[in-house]
Amino acid sequence: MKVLTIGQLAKKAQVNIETIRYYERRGLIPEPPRRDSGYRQYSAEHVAYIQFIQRAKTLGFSLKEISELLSLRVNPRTTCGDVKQRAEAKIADMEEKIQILESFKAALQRLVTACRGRGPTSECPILEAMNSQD
Amino acid sequence: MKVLTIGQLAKKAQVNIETIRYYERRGLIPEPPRRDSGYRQYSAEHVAYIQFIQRAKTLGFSLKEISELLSLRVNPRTTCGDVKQRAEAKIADMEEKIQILESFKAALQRLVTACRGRGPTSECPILEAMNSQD
DNA sequence: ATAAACACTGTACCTAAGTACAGAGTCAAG
DNA sequence: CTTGACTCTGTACTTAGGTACAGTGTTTAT
Repeated sequence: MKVLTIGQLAKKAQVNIETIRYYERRGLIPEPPRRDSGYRQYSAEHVAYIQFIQRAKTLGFSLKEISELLSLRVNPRTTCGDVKQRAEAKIADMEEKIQILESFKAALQRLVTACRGRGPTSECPILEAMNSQD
Repeated sequence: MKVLTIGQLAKKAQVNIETIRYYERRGLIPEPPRRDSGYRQYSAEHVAYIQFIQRAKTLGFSLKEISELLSLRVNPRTTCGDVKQRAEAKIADMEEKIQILESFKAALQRLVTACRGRGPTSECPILEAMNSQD
């Protein structure tokens, strides 16, 4: 398995080198092994970590929440029931976000449709479209 | 239509008073009328604005993006085609977010299912679950 | 075997999005 | 008609999430 320097990882995952070291400090990604010189040695797994973090960020999760997501696992220190409960809470969070996104999307679609219409639309069609739904 | 003071609006929309003034300064919400004393007079519409902003924030939209969403409308200054194009771009954004959320959710669901399993799960089941999908 | 390109640590700086006063004026309940 | 709770503006502070050096050591391509 090929190893990557921090610079190569940064390029692959499209982030700043400093961001990687920052995530490491925050405990978001596992500390990679080092060579004798102290240089970090990353693997493909780390690319996946960084990409996961970036995606989760675009969805509005904070680094703290992302860290919780990443640490969800069944191991000798956590009971299965506990993990299950936390995971289900996260699933519920995500479902709520999906719901809101769907309603925003529907509002925008109504706006696009209304576009074929004549004159100017109201003060704030998005808000109006939102209200006409929930 | 009942008017609200800034304090009442803050309570209804569950935000800090300063946040409301901040949004006004940023041009995210329309400037409300004032009484002679200078006190702001809000209406129900403003509650909707604030709530929209809060929801959009939880979905990872920046205030700049939210401002773009709020200003999407057909009026004498914008051509219909322009609005349509911008709205469709936003719809695509939202669809992408929904996709990612669905994949995260599926990963968590696989974790919950695996929970009925025996021993400890792997280093990072979420990542693994993500990879086993895309 | 040496220069250019990297990496290391530590500390300082930056941006977005608030949040908190200070000092002064306003409202409303008793 | 006053007093406690609000509100106003303006400016300063805070927190999260990076980003940028400075000074020093390491690789690697020639």
